[in-house]
Amino acid sequence: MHLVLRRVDGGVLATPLTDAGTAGGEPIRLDEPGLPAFVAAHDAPGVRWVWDDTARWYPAVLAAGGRVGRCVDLRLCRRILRAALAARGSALAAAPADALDAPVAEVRVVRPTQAQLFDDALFTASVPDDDVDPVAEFREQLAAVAGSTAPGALRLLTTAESAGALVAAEMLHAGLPWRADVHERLLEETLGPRVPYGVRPRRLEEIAAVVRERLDDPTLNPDSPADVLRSLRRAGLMVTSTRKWELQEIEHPVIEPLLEYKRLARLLTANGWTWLDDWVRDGRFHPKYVVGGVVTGRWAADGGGAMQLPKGIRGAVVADPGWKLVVADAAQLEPRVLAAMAGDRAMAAAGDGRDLYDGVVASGAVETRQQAKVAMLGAMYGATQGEGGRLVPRLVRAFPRALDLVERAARAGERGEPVTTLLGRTSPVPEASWFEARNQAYTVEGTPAMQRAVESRARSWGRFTRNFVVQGTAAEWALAWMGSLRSRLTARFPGAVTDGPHLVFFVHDEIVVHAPEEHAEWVATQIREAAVDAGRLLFQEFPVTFPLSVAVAGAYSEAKD
DNA sequence: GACGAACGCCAC
DNA sequence: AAACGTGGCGTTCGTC
Repeated sequence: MHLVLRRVDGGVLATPLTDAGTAGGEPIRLDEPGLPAFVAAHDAPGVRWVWDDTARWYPAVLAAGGRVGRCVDLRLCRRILRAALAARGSALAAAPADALDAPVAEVRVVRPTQAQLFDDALFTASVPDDDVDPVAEFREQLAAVAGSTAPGALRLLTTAESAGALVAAEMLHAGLPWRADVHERLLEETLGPRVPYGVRPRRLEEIAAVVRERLDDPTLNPDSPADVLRSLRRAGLMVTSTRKWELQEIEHPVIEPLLEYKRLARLLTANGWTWLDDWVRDGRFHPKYVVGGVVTGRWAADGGGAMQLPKGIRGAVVADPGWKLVVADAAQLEPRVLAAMAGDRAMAAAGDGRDLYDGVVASGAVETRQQAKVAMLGAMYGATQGEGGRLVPRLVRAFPRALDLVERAARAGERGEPVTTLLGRTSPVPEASWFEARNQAYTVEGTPAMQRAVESRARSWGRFTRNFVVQGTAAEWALAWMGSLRSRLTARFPGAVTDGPHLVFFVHDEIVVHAPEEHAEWVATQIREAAVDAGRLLFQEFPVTFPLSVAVAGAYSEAKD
């Protein structure tokens, strides 16, 4: 049973459809303010809410203390299906672009004034009618999946993506527990007392003075890379940039204070007082997750830099009194995913019940764990030089099936062909100029320089497609992991999201659940079982394991990497 | 003054 | 940890 929601004539129309997409009853009209109550009355295990965009419908339900079990996010599913190689013959793929293909309308987070809080009309009047008919769109999507060459995989992918949309909305709603006082203490201890924006904090000023003195450059602006580079070269240092790794190679009294300056300046600009003012309210950091925001299907975050939360400030992420954070991350997720999707039993066995890189060493392919890691990352990223480049051939001998999979993905990309993840998310192809340049380079007008440039671009695109299949399938595993966990948590705690254990953070292969202390161990078990679910959902009985490190902690920083 | 490229660092 | 994938974001600096 589906309930399709659409905004029309200043209200909401809910159209019941059967699972096959045929009419399932009389459409129901309701007012926008009545939506949360309607959802609460009609949500049930067999019900799937169909809407154009989870971010446009679900927040109001959550704000009212409600939630839904399942949904279809038409915008996200449309994007997947229109691009999918497996559904390329569908009417959906051939349809002209419409409002659902446009970038998501800017969702402005406006803090209402006290007066506006009591003015219901302000909210109801501001919601425009929907341009797209969601019933027709949903039917086209059903047909695209059913008529595809991989209906099972696409059904799983679109279901997982939609579940991800619910998780993202719920995490935005709940927020990540954030102790501003802890954060402020860290800033004061590191930078000195708070200063207004634009003023250099005391500690930074002191280090800047040391840097200027040691370079004998009293007017140096340490925040200007160009200025610093000029000054370093004037001091006789042979550097080409002011990057950290390059400076680290150099012996000079200025290097240590300069690196310290850069470290503190980064803290100030990225996660200083301004960040705290902008992003933390009422003890919560509310990052907006963008489901499928990365071309591979990974999530992105919009604002606040949630996906790059520096390790150094995770001490400010503290569970509420009586609550705990359950922090879990999947160990060596991408190589395990690669082993499974390639059906490489030797590589899967290397990771069975242990650190996968240790297993690679045990296989005799390389000598040290560090080598195993460098070689594996090199294989997935397309390393050709350095240690990675040298070690990859050893993996080819030890794990030919897995390495063949990424190699074939790279070759396809170099030819300009799309590649797909396990569940069928399909990579984009290069833009027209890529093909034009390639064709031109091999005509009579082509020069060796043009050919070199074209081949370089081809290899670059091959590295992208090589990584796409692994990173994208790992993202699918993570979606399945979170989806299963969400089901498990809601089954036992069906009330408002924040009343029971709930997801508060996600970064590619890591999740954090905020849970009442007495349920934390139960949650840890659910997270582990959800990982098993995800492995089965994607790879059935293939003998691959997805071990997690799971910690129950008071603060995020207490969980070991 | 607005805008965007370049730079550099953070995360996975 | 160089190059070898995916991103976000803040600052500086040049151009219009």
